[in-house]
Amino acid sequence: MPELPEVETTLRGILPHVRGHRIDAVHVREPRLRYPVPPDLPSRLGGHRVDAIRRRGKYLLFAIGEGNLLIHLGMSGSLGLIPANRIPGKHDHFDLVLSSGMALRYTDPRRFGMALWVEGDPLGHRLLQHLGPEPLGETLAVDSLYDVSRGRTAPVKSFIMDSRVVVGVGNIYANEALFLAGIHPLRRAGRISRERYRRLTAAIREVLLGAIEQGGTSLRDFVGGDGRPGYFRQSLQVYGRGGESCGRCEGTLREIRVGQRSTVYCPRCQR
DNA sequence: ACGAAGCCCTGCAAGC
DNA sequence: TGCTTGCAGGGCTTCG
Repeated sequence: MPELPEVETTLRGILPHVRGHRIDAVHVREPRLRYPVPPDLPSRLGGHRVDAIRRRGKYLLFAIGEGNLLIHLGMSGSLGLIPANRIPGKHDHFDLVLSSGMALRYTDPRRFGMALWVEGDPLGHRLLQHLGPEPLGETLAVDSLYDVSRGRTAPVKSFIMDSRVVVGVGNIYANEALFLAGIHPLRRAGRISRERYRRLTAAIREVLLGAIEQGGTSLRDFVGGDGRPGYFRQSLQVYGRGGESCGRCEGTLREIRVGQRSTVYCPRCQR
């Protein structure tokens, strides 16, 4: 389940091997992703150079000629750099064959991901134009979450997972950030103080940055490997640990469903 | 405008 | 052992 740290790690891993390289061919073996891979993708990309790659939320934006290739990894997608002649597996849905002899290979068993071609400004695309601020860097203002949350009755966990509020906070890190900030996942978003939101904002940054740092240690996996960084379970405080003891108090972690998502928290530490 | 539910898909675990 | 069933999950989409 790629969350923002995995997407960022993917970006950093592939960047030096893809940016500036020419795409010699595009092989699409399975176009049935979340949206169909455009049939004309090979002709659009072939012969062009990848000028830049950046990230917006969990989308990767490949600037190529007059447009952008938009890739989202969904929940089981990954990108790997492999020798271009490697035999594709069952879930290896498309390759960008580079002039270097390597290929950028997209793998996605559940096919929840997507690869789209967007002419012109990609940030204006329907899927990107309503995205909220990035949680890292300066674009998430200190009081942004507090300001936007006023009047909201949804659980705070659902609130911070809403990509219009802030991008890149998936289920795992929503759980972790709420634990770190000591906030109960079911608390109504509009009933949390400014001070506690500042703490939550810092917690979101902390868990995401920490995961990105750990991801950096597995960058070697991107070249010739399967391109999948680990999930760092050992560093997770609550996610996947329902029934285990809290690492901070004598309590037991509880698992519930919030907005159809598995949610783990400490009833004693989180209020 | 907001909140909740539905849907896409397949690997995996659990149950028989 | 092999089959069936249920679940997980990002996030767009639809419904209320």
